[in-house]
Amino acid sequence: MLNLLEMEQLAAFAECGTLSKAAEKLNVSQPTITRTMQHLEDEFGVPLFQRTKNHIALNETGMRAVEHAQKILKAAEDAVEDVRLFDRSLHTITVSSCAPAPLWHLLPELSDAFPGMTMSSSVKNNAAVLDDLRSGACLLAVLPDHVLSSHISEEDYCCIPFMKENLSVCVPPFHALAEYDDISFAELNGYNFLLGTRLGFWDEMCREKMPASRFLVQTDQFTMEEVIRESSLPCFVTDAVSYDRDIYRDRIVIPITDQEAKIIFHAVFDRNNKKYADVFRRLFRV
Amino acid sequence: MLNLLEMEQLAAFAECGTLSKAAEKLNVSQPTITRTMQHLEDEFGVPLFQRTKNHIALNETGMRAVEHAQKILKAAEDAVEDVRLFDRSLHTITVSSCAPAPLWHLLPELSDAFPGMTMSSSVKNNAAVLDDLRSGACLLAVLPDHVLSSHISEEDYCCIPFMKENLSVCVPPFHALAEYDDISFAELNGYNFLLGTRLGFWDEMCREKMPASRFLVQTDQFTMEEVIRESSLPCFVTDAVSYDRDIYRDRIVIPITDQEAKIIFHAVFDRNNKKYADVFRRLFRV
DNA sequence: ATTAGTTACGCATATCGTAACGATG
DNA sequence: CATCGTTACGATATGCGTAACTAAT
Repeated sequence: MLNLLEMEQLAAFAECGTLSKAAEKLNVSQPTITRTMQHLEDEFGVPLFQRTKNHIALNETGMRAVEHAQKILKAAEDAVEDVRLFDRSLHTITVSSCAPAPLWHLLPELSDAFPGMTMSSSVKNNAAVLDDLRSGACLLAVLPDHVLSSHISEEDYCCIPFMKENLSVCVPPFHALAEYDDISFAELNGYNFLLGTRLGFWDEMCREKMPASRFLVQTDQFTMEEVIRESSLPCFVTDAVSYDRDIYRDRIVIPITDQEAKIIFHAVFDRNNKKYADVFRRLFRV
Repeated sequence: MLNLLEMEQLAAFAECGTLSKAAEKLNVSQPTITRTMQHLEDEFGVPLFQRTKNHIALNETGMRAVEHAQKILKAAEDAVEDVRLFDRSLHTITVSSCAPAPLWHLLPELSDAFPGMTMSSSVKNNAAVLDDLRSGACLLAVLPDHVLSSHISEEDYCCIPFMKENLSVCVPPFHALAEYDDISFAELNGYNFLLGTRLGFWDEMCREKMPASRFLVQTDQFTMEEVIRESSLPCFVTDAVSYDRDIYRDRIVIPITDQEAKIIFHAVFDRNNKKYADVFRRLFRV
């Protein structure tokens, strides 16, 4: 029977052109390669090389054998890779969320519900979350109400509302906006805002609703908080974070009136997933 | 690195269900299989089995690994098979002919032209010969003139006429047909004939041209000759065999007048075959 | 008591590297 | 004479089978 180590040496020889180079590449002695090539000819039962006294090269048949060797080696590598990933998937709950806040609730609950399993979560925009759900890249998706009806079939997927989040702007008392009791995106459009990163669909929505505004993106949380404290630039908060935190103490929170600022997050998962559908249903108390 | 022998043992275990059965199947001791399964788990780096004290079974990951193992094993087997066939093809001139007679001329000439190579020839009906030519199953095809124009593109294939064969019927002197100087298929239609086997397109043609006739097929050459000698049943001969052979000495040969009985055989081969096209052209003196 | 799987031990063989050799440009 | 491939030889490692052990039915 063929031998993957020998296949590898054959492929290396094809790549390097001489036995010595191949030996060096694979950190074995050169006679080892000689022997392997002889053995391979035995295995295949046909000549694979053109030999002269001090030269050896693949013949036409040999090249054909090399192609097979490469294919088989790749299959073997892929097999290990795939089996490892599969094993990992058996011990991992993957969640793709359109916003960060739902994960703060969800991940601890999932950890309790699936003791011993790894949680793997990511925050993406709605389209990317939908892709993950459809491709199976995530077991559980978190999506806002307004994308469900248009993009998710109730037949295939179970959608359970489990959390609300309402967006507000947050300004210092002396700011021009501070006098509003509530406000709309239309009225906010044109102001510039501080904005965090990894906000999922919020990022996209803000840019759509306030196209005239500029968003001053802060990638570092500490920097963000310092700038909020020390500047009068408006920023966003939601009721998913505590308003009374230190940094917001001196600011005024103004709810946004648009429907799009009042999000109901849904947990979405494959109805037919035998392993998880029931547990998810129980988890969300339905 | 994975090992094909171990893959084979894994596949055998999957098939047999117990280590002992797998060991028996592969003619190795049972501890060998135990060790291999342990080693495989090391290789993959993840658990592949559910073990109790005296039972072992594949887990979900293990089944996945088995699928890969089977795929890889098949690829390895196919590789050897393919490389051997390829090597053989390098040393074999394959000819598919629509009739036996052209081969009598062709094969000796090819043997001379390609010393050291093996000749592999077969006689098939026209459609099968065309298939062989198109699929590359033969390097050289022998086909009658009338199929060329309709089925062969001059752009891709080189067609060279190299031999004629004319069909006659052959009857004893006292037979009803013996008075004809020549004769047509229409006139022959309804008579029953002795017929050999492996006649290529001749067989098909006879049955088409003389649908009312019955053909008494003789698979054995010796039997055929005895029946010709001892019966008055008509049979066929062509000018490619010597009429004056012993068995025909007492019979009368009547040429068939139809155009379809006067065949011009063409050698047909791939114009773009770098290795053989030129030699074939020279061989047929074009 | 039989069947299944794992572990331990010792031997046979396979495999590798070093060294010596032969050929070529 | 430097490079490349092959052959020979000895050390080591690998892999196998036998046998002994444990657990379960």
